[in-house]
Amino acid sequence: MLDKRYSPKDVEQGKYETWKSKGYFTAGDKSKSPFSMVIPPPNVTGKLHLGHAWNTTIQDIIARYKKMQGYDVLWLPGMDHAGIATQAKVMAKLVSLGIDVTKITREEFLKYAWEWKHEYAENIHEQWAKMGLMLDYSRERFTLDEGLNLAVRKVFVDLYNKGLIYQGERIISWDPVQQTALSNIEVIHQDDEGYMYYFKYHIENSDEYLEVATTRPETMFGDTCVCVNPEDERYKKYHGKKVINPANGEIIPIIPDEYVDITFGTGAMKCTPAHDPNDFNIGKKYGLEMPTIFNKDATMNEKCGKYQGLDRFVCREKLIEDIKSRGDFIKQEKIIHAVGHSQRNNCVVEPMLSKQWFVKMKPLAEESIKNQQGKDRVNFVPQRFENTFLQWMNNIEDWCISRQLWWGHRIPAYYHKVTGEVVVSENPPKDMENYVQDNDVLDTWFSSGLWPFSTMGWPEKTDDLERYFPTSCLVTAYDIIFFWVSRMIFQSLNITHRKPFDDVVIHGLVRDELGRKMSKSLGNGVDPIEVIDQYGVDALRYFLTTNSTPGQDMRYIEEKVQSSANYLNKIWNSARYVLSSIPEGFVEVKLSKDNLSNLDKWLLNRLMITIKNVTNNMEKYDFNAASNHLYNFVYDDFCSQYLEMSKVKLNEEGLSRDVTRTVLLKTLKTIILLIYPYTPFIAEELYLNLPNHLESVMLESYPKVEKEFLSEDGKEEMDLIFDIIREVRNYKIVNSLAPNAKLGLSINLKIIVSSDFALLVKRFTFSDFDIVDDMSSLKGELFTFDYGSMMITSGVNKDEMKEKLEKEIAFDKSAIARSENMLNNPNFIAKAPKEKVESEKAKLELHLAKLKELEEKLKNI
RNA sequence: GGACACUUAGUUCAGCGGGAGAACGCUUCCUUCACACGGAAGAGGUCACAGGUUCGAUCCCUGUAGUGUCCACCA
Repeated sequence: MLDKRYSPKDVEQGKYETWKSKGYFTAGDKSKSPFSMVIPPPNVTGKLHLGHAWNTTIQDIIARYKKMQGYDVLWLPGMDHAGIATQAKVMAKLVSLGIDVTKITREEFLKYAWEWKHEYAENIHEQWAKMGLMLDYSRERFTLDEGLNLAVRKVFVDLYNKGLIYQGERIISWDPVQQTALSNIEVIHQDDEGYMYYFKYHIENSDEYLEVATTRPETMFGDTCVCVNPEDERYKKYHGKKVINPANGEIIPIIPDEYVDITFGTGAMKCTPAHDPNDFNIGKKYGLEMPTIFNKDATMNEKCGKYQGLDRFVCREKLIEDIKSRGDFIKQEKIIHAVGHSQRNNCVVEPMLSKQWFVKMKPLAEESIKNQQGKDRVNFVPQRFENTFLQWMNNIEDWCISRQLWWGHRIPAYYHKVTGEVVVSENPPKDMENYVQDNDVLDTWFSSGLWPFSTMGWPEKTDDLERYFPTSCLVTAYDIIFFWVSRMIFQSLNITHRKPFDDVVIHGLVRDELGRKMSKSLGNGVDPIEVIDQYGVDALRYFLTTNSTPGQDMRYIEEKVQSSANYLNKIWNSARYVLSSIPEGFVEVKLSKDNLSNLDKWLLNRLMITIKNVTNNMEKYDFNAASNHLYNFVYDDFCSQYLEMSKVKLNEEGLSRDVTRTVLLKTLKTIILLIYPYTPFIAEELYLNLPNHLESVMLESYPKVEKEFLSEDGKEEMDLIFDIIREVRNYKIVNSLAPNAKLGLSINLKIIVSSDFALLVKRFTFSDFDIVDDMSSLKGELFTFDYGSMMITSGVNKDEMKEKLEKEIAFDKSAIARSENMLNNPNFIAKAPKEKVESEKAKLELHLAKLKELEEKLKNI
């Protein structure tokens, strides 16, 4: 027997281990059609947060739902080595342990990093288990494991040979804290307060000067010219002349170039080819020198004279002071401008000329864009995110993939010690003693981009690859579309010539109650484990997947988790009621039109409609809408109506009682199966308490609409009964009568009712009643319904009655006016659909008849 | 500077070309034998604003305002 109260802790106890050990999570049943997903691999840097909980619960719902539908479901787990993030954390840990990280070797560091990985992988496994995820651990992968490394090498060499990977000197974003290059999207532009400084660049051999503005005076040491627009009348006279760089006294040319915007600033622009992408282009165009002026940690280098060794921002201040003292400083203005920060550590990123490896993106992007126009396109859910993807693809720049780190896939390029010749190859050259391997590793996203097929064993032609790739579906948040989704798409198309997944389901971000992003600095993060401890994992899962529409953000609101737990308790108790009403050894009745009461038919019809609505929305990945249909059915149709009324039927002897019991069981089981993908633990617990259950709810099939029960038979009678009960209850409240007060009732029927009619009306109105053909001679309060009318003949309060009648008359009149307006509009008659016109006419008739009736009654009070 | 989203009940959010919905909160009543983590009843909304399309707009279109997010090298 179930406890009176649903206790998540007891319910969750041991179930996950059982499912896992029974092999329910393991894919491979070849008698079924495959359905596959790969998990977005979490970073091995820390605990999972609510965003992960949301993301994985969505996938788990899909996996469990598809499994119930009879698919061979593979949900492949794994983790990401997360190069920069992990290396930074491991380094920080080593520093805190007192280890001198400047002396550490690559091999030593990697040893520590792997230890770190194993430790954090354990945490992640525990959290996955707590969340109840149906992951096939037999296929778990890590982005840095042996097989994936092989895939990465192969892809690198392949792209290199196709000319899609090249090494080049370009301006990249440099993270001076991590001392590595970054790709464009790893740089966050934020509006910072800064200054625009104006300096005098004196014309050589002249008293005149150009006024030049900059936000980064320290880069003046790298200036190789000053540019003006060739059409700028102010400066035409200076074409061909030279200026003196006020930072270092160097003489540099004035170059006219149309890149310069006449209207912006002073119209004279200093040009620093090694530290600005636009300046770099100009430098290339005119064959200028491109001196780099920073060290790797963004201190000033030997080109900066006495400023050498200073931090870039300290140098900035000192230099300004010095220029001021020479009289070449004009002014400074406070401005807000976009400054690039490292996504990982928020330091100010420095654009720097550097030799790096790049992926040539244009051809890959074109391939992806073209694919979206064909039949084999990736289906974005919701669709608008396809625009986000395409827009990025259309404006893409080459991807800098080398990172000056240790933790990652080392670039398979080898340099000849003498000749410097570059060999790019999956394996080291035979005479490796003459070569050194490139020190850099690849951007983490390079390996994650291969995830959907590298995890399946590619480049080997494995059974899994054959069977489960392309995957069916990928679930991720919108903030990761550029980083990951797009890269999987172009890598997959280029390498396997197939899309990586059929559907990509995009969800939003979890925010706090005030709508702010959860972050460490705000301290507003919520630990999913704490929520689980308090409310249970099922409540958390239900909350996460039913409180937002696809693609929208969600706020974490604790009361809503509570409310989810209440719902589960409601289901729990309805199950308790049903099970307690079933005697030991009960044999279910075969349900048919002949033995079902109108009440049963009504309920089963509602149940079938619910199955249909839930399934339709599950198919659209709209778990919020799906759950709402079930929720309303559980509360309104099942608990409030059927379950209460079943109490009357259960008191009867014989077939009717067993039919009721059977309907109760059938409905309960369906509810359990429909809620199961959302809340597997409570579903399993309740399921195992059902008579004639299988070994686990995980072996059940998803409920299907049974057409024989999809029928409106009996609906009219039930509607009438519900109307009567509602009005009687209402009447008692309005008149301050006890809920069980006995009233005198007369009822006029427009339909033929069953024997249950009297039973149910009596039980829920606590009153006897007469069936009458004509109520015109009676005195009392009249209620008109679709399928009959009712008069309360005793306990009548005339004032209340009058007020109520007047209210109803007013409502009716407005309804009539509305209908007449529409029907008197010739355009409506001519242009609206026929059914619409007909139904409007019918409505008008109905309201007119009712109005007449009501006015009659009002006179008679 | 572009792009996308959002603006609906006190709050958080659904929804929709033909009389506005849920949850939570609030008010009144009820410890009746599944559940007080409950039940019954109820109050509460010019659906941001202005135009347009339409027989009819909260819904579609355009614009405006506000909010948020993403993208973008203007010195």
